[in-house]
Amino acid sequence: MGSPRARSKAENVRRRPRTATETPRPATIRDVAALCGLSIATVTRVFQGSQSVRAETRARVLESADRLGYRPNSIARALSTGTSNTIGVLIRSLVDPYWAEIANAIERRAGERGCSVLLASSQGRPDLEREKLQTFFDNRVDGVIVGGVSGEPNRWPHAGRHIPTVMLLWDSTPQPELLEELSSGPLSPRLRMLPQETLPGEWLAHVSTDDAAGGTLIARHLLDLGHRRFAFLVPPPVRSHLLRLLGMRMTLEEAGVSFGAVLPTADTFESGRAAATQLLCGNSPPTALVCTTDVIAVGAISAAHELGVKVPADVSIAGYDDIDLASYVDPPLTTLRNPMRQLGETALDLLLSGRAGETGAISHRLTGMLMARGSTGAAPIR
Amino acid sequence: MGSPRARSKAENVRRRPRTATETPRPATIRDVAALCGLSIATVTRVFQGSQSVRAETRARVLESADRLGYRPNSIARALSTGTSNTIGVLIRSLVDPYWAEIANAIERRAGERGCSVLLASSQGRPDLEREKLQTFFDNRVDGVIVGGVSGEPNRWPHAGRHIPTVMLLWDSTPQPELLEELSSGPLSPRLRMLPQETLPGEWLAHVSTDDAAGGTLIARHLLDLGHRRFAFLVPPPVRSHLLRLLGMRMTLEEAGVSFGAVLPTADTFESGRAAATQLLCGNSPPTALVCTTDVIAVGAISAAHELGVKVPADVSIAGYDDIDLASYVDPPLTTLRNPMRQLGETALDLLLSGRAGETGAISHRLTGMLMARGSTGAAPIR
DNA sequence: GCTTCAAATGTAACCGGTACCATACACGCT
DNA sequence: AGCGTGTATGGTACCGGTTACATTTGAAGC
Repeated sequence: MGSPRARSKAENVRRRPRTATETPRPATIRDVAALCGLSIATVTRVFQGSQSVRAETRARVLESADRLGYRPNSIARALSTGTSNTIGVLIRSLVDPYWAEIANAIERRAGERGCSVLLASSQGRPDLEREKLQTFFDNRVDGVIVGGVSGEPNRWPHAGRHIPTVMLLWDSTPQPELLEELSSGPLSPRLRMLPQETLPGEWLAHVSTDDAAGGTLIARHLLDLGHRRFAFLVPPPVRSHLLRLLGMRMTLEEAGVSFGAVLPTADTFESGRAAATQLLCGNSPPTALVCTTDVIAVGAISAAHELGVKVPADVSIAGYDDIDLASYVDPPLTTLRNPMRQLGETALDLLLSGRAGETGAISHRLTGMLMARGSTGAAPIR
Repeated sequence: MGSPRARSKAENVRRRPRTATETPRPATIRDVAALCGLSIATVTRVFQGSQSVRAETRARVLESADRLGYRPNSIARALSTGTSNTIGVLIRSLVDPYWAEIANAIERRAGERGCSVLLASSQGRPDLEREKLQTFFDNRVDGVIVGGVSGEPNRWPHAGRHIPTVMLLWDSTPQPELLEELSSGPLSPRLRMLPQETLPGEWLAHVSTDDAAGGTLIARHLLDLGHRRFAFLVPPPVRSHLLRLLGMRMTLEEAGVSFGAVLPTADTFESGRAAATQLLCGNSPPTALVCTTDVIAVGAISAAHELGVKVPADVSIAGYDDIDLASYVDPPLTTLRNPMRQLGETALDLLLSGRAGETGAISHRLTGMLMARGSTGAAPIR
C-alpha cells in the first residue's frame, strides 16, 4: 500500500504549483486523492456511486472530500462525459404571466430531476431566437425547450444536429383567409383537417393545447345555458384562434345552431370594447358573445356596462385564457384555462424521456378547463 | 510549409478515430486545423481575435471553420479559462409579475453583454436556496444575483469563496415590535437609523429600493391634496414596509401632522377589506387611507364602495407596488411603482462591473415613482 | 553573406473530471 | 502448487479548448 500512495502523490504534484497567497481555489479531485492517499480514479468512483469501492475506502474519500469542501466540477464533468445536465429553455416572454407560469413549471420540474436551466427570452424576434439557441448549443445543453416562437425552425442552428428539442405551443402567423372561410359558407375539408395539420419542424416533439376542444367546451357550456344566437370577437387569426373558432363552429353545427357573426378585432381592451359596442347596438344582437381572448372579453363587458346591457342577464360573455384579470372583473369572466403547469412539466418530461430525439414526431395535446363564472348565464327568454 | 502541415495532421489523427457511421459530432478546433493545414493554436488565435495572425491565414481558418460549421465549445473554454460567461440568477418566484419583470430585465441585459443566465427559483424555501446556489457554483458561474431570498446569507455555500454576488431586494422577517414602536410615541433613534442599518451579508453588493423615499412621495402627495387625518393598513411588517411607514411618518412629522392609526392586517384582499370597513365605520374616520400594499388597497376600495363611502371624494386611498390590477380597479389606484427593469439592470451591471467581488459593501438604492391616479383627490372640506 | 529581431506559427502542458485497461491480491478449485 | 476468477485500486489517455514557451520565417542592418 505504501508504494502506490507515494506514486499518486507524485502525480498530484506534477500539476502547476500554486503559491499560498493565491485566492483559495476550489478543491479538485486530485486534492482529495492526495489527502486520503488514494488515486483520482478511486475518488471519482466514490462520487459516481460505483459499487466496486470498499466501504472503508469510500468513507476515507468522503471524509477527505468533506474536509476540503470538495464538489465535483460540473464543467469538467460535462466536457468529459459530453452531457451537461443542463437544458436550454427559450420562451417568447418572461413577463407574460402565461409564459412565466410555464417557465416556472419547467424550472421546478428540472430541479427535481437534477438538471439546471439556461433560460432566455426571444421577445418574438427571430434573430434573437437564433442567437440564443446558438448560445445554448455552444454550451452543450442536453436538450432544448422552445416555447412560443415565431421563427422558422428549419433555419435554426439545429439543422442537422441531433439535439433533443421540444416545441411548446407553436403558433402560426395570422391567416385571415382561413378566418374568412371559417366565418361563412360550409366548412371546407381543409378547415376540417386543420387540427391534424402537420406542424412545422416535423422532426421535433410538440406539446400543445387542444384549442378545438377548448372551443367545444365553451360552445357546449353556452348551448347548455340555452343560447342560440352567437357572435364572436377574434383577434388576428393565428392558428390557435382558428382552432378555437373551429371547435365552436363544429359544436354548434352538431347542435343545429347557426354560427353567427365573426368580427375581427385587435387583441386589446379598447378594440374589444368598440367591436362589442357595435355588435350590441346592431339589430338582433347575440345572446352569447364569445371572445377568443380574455382581454377582448373584458373590453366587451365594459362596453355592455356602458350601454346598460346586463351581463349575463341580457348577454353572456365568455373569454379564453383565464388571465388574472378575468376573475377580478365584474362579473367575473367565464373563460377557458389552459393547464400551464402541466404544459411545462410535460415538455420537460418529454425532453428528458429521450424520446424527443427520435425522428418520429411525438405530439402531446393537452386540454384546458372551463372556468364557468358569473359572466355567463341562462339565455334570456325572448 | 509542407512539414509542419504534415505534423499537425499527425497530431490530429492521434485522437480517437470515429467511424463514419457515428452521429455527426460537432467539429472541433482540431478538425478546423486539419482542414486548413494549420495548428490548433492558430485557430484558437483567430477565434480570440488575436492580432498576431496574418490576414491571409485568418481568412483560411475562417473559411475552414465555416465549411465545417465550427463553433468553439463553451464548456471546454470554460474549463480552460476558468470563466464560463454564465451567471446564476436565483429569485424567489418566477410567477410573481414583480419578479418576472426583474428576471426579464436581467436576462435581457445579460444577453446584450454576451453572457448566459442559469435561472432558478427558490420559492421562499431556504433549503432550495442553498441547493440551487450550490448548483450554480458547481457549474462555475462567474457571479450570482440573489433576489428576494429568505435564508441567512452566512449559511450559503458561498462562505469563504470569492464569488461576485449581488443581493437584490433583500427583506427581513416581520418585526412587529418595531411596528409597535413606529405607531405610537416619539421616534426612537433606532427607528431613525433604520434606513442606514447594515444589511445581512455585509460582504455582498446590494441593490434595493428606497422605501422610505417612496413613503415620503406618497405622504407628500396626500399632504399636497390637503389631507390631515391619516390611517395606515400594514401587512406583517418586514423591513421594507417599516421603511415605507417611516418615510411617511417623518414627512408628516415635518409638516406638523399627527401620524394616525396603524392597523396590522394580512396581505390579502379580504383582510384589507375587513380592516378598512372597521376603520371607515369608526368615529372620526381618516380622509387619507394609505396601504403599504396594493392588494390591501384594492380591498379597501371595495370596502368603501360597499359602505357607500365615495373614493376619492370622501376618502382617498393609496397603495404601494403598482401591480397590474391597480390600474384596472375603479377608481384606478394611486400607488408607488418601483423601477423593476432598472433594478434588474443595475444588479447585472454591478455584477459584471467586477466591483461586486470586493469586500467593501456596495449598495445601490433606487427610488420609485408615484403613480397618481383616481383613488386620491382633494381632502373633503369639513 | 551573416547576424538580429520581430512577427507568425507550432508544440505541448495544462483545466478537472471520466473511463478503459492494467495490476495486485485474495480466494477457491483441481 | 498452479490456475483461474473476481474485487479493489492505480495509471493514463482522453474531452476541446487556452496559453506559455519554442521554433520558424522573413526582412532589415552590417
